[in-house]
Amino acid sequence: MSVRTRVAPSPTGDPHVGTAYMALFNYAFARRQGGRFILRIEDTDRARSSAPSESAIFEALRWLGLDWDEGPDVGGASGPYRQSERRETYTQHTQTLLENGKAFHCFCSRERLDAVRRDQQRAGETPRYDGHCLALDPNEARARAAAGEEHVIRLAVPPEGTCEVEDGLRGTIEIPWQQVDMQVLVKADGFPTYHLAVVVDDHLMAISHVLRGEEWINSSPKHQLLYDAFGWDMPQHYHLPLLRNPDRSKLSKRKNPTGIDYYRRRGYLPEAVLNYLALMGWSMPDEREIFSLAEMIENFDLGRVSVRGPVFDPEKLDWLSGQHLRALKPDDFAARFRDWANPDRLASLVPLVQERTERFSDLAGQVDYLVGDRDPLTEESFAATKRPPEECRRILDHALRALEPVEPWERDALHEAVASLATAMDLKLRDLMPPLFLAIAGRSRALPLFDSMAWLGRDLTRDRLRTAVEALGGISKKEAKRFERAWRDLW
RNA sequence: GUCCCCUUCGUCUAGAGGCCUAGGACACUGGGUUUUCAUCCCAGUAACAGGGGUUCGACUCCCCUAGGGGACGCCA
Repeated sequence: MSVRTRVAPSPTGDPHVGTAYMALFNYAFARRQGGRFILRIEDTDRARSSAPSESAIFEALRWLGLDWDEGPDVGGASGPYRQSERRETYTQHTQTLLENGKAFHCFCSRERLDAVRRDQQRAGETPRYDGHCLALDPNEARARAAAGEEHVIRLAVPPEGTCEVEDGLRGTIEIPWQQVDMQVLVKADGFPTYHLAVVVDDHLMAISHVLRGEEWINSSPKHQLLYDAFGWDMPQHYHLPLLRNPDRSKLSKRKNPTGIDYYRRRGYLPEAVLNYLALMGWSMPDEREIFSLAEMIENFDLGRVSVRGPVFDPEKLDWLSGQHLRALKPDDFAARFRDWANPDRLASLVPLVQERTERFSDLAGQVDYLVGDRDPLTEESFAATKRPPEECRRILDHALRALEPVEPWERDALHEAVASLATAMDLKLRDLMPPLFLAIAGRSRALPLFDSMAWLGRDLTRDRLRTAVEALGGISKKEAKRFERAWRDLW
């Protein structure tokens, strides 16, 4: 059987390093085995999926050099590779499940489901569907659904016993069926959920090995149930560890820059990022730590994958980046730098700097904090704002929250978000600005704030605000609670 | 709360019962090379979560405890 692996990101938000991590391992395994690597877009959440996000994923993975053999943009024999274009297929398979009694119609209201969940939680049970609609007569249910009554389709789960799922890294995992929910397979809008789509697609696309995040272990019984219901062999599954924040929680943008683009913009070489990601949970047989993607492929072996959740350590990434950068031939270094500096992106700054310029030599000093890192901050840096550290922390904390939902990430939208924050905090916009200028530019005089934030992008902006908060002493647990409450009281 | 996963230096890891006086890397400290800085080189500090087994012998196998994480959505 030929090896086929896939990475299946959901096009929501900015491309995540976790996606790159999964893609890398799937890619390396497929390449090592002489197999094929497939990119599938899991866009069944129609409210959250977006085309720009999908393009950003293509772009980010291409930048890293993880090219796919089959995918939405390159085609392939098992397409389409966008789940939103495969509804026909899911509908057919859902029919099969309904006919075999492996799935059933459910007409329960969300209110009822909420109530059930609450009761179960109070009783100390695992919240799960109580099987209410399982008792319905299938023909009658089918008629109601056909008549247009709003419904979902759920997976029928054995009432008792234990499910044994195989994990290539951990061996057999036993999970009681009572822990497994009668998962919704088809939503009220007719779109499948992840669980249905992933099984149908992995099978139809002849995926032989699934390397995915550890967060999916508890869903495996559902998937196994579906494979059985269809009479299909299950691909071998390997649950890779989750990347972690320094406090060991799952890597999150609140505590760490998680966007692939963030690392690109900061000037890391893609080969350094891949090298670093490879070190998270995998090691070379000879323990060498600096290597290329080609060298990784040559030596890749699932037996050398470890299962401990690794903490993402920017310092080691920096060191590795330096190693790769310094190993470049001078000509290549120059070429790669030109590539990174990206004249088009720089050109967008011209309108901002031109009117503030008397000599070209002024330029570097104006855009330094945008093109490069801003100067490091200390608590003393904020003395100029004439506001105590706590007040600065609160402003930055609230700015972080206010900026979070801004979409698209553009000057006017950013301005508006901060202006409404000022109003809500009963401050003048100009009173709010000084700490923000310091956080973003590292000094109090700089190019216009919202243009700066727009140019930097979401991740870089968030990171600067966050590191500024740290420079101000950081937010204690107690303070976090206070800010949380203050924030809620604003609106 | 319930279930599942995990547990070697601060961090990433090597270690498949004796090769372990537990190795490497980042970070840190000290020293050297260098007109400065960085690089580079050398040295040092630093770990098998705890308790029971199994065994002639456990970092390695089993059990328990503790700690950490994840899942429990008409999100993926």
